[in-house]
Amino acid sequence: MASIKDVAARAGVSVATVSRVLNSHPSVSPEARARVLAAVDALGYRPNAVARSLRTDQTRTLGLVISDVLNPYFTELARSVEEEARALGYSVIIGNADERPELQDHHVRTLLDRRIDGLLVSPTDGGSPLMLDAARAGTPMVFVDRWIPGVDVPVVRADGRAAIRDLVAHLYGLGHRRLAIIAGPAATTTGSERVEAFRDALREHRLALPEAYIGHGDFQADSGRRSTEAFLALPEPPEVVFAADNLMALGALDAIRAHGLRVPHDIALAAFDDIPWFVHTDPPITAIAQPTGELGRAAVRALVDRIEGRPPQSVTLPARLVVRSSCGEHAPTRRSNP
Amino acid sequence: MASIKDVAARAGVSVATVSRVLNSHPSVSPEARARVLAAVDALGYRPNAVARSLRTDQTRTLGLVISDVLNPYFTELARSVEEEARALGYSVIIGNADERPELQDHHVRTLLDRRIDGLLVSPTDGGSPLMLDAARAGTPMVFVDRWIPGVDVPVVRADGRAAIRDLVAHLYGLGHRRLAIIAGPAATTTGSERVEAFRDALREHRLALPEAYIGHGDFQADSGRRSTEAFLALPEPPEVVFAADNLMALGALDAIRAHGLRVPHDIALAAFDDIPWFVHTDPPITAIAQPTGELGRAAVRALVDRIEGRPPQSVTLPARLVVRSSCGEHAPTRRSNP
DNA sequence: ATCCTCCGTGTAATCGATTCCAGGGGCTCG
DNA sequence: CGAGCCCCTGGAATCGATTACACGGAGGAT
Repeated sequence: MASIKDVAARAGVSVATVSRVLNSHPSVSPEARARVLAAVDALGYRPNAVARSLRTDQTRTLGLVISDVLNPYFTELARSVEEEARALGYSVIIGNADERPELQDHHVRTLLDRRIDGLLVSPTDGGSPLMLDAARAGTPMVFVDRWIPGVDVPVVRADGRAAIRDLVAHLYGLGHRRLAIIAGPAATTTGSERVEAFRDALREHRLALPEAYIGHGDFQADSGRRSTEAFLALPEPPEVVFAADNLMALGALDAIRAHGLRVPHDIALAAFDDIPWFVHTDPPITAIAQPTGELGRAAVRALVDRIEGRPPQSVTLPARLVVRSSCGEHAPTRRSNP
Repeated sequence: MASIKDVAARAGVSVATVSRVLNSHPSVSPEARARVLAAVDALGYRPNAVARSLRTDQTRTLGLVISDVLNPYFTELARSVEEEARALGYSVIIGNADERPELQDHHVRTLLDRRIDGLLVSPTDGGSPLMLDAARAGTPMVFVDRWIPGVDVPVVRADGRAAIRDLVAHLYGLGHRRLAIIAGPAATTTGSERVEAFRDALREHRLALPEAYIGHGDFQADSGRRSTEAFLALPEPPEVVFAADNLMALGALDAIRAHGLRVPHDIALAAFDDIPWFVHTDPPITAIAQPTGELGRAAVRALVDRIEGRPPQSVTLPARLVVRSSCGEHAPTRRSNP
């Protein structure tokens, strides 16, 4: 592959001049510029990003460590992140943690080794030493969706409290009284927060959230299945299952179906995170939708601000309830979209 | 961030020795090794992958350019690719083309600029000059899922012909005679191939595939919607719609629903590419499943073989029909899985 | 005419690693 | 006792860029 030296030789100039042309430095004569450009063209020369990064100490690359690529929510997040980053002149390297802290660390480590300019993380756990060290060492970093408390890192996320209150009100209005939740890992903010919000909302209706009605999931389909089975085995099973993410809702649906029960006739189901398929499941699933694309874009903007020396800002956007039919039909406060 | 020089200084050795320790070169005294390791530890030193790559001319990184991250099929592919690559000591950088050739080129270009060791591509089109040049220039490359004819690049893919024949037989057995297909872009192999296989299978039953029954989609949900609307507007609409990928099936479902029709009562639906959600749609969708994980792994193995100087092999794995209820009930040849 | 300025250019240092080569020192063997 | 070898080590070149610095020449000001 042709290097800058080859271009210089062919154009009859020094490598410095070639570099100047490539970086559109002003003091280059038009003739030299033309000759360099011609040589670049003739050789099909492309600057070596590796060498450039070594010299300039910047890679114009962002790392994105997401909790699970198979989750459509994160996939959509990744897409909007890449889009915004590209618009700002950055590339994105995605690391998939599969909800496993050690895999998350693996990706953070290799991303750091590659000297990415900044890191976007949706932490799978309460924060490994590695990640904490990186944050303290001054690696530009922004948390998306989930975050780690007590670390001085901007957070871009959706606030689901209001939507969860709306959901509980909706369920209450439908006559449901025994509401269960399949939570995410307590180590994640979204795991604990959604339970808290749910509990608080129940309290407003003078409803309790017994321990048996809290499923301890891990944001994966299988845990949704297991939790739901545990609920169904209870002497008094819940009337509603609220899954804290879409994959666990899928698992719950599997389990309900395996028991020969029907939604919402026998048991109601709702989920956090809305995805296109929820419109077409049997029945369409009532869900809480996050402004995913906007979150991704805001996260990138915050990170790039931080990288380029501007003060980054935390952002919290509201989530909203999308009512469908998985919790019962009469649907008085219909805010759904098609 | 600490560099190899800092480590050398602290350990009281030269950078050469540090490098030797790091690369477990045999000729280093135990004492020197211990001192270096201690210094590495004390400084939290991590080798700069950028510098290393510049020197060794290898990045131990694979590029993966997929057609669409929002498509669960590709997301699963990406996951298995990353997994296998990690097992072999490589990282993966994913580029999402969003089914847009110019975006695909953008990613191929930046990946090449970063001097990735090899490229895994699922081409969005018939092959841009850039990609063709890269292949000719000897960039290690492997096509996954889709490929470009006439280029000497190994292909790892699923063969859907047999499964499509099974599907058509299934449909025919159910009494359907007017079968339509929503195809992908003709420029993609999977786009044209699936239509061909479908047409051939129809012929075996002495059925024709009129032009009006071929929807020209682009593998995105919206095109599935539009094609289906066109079908429904026909004086004699088809009895079955077969979508060449899962996103277009989703769009078809939207359109059918918008017309107030029901599947499979009013019109049957089947799709290429099976995804977990198809079990839970209303009704569960009959689909052709690819061995996605195996494809991803095989593709990585082929690429790494190529990179490391072993002869790479093309791989073709069979897809299989998964019968559910979206084409009608009586289901005689039930091969479904739960 | 002389001096200063500015423009265009090239030389060379530099980024952080890897690796070739040479050399010092200890050991074996004749 | 000396030659030769191996082991360990450090010096220095190198990868492909960017960029500080120096320098020559042209043009303007006095």
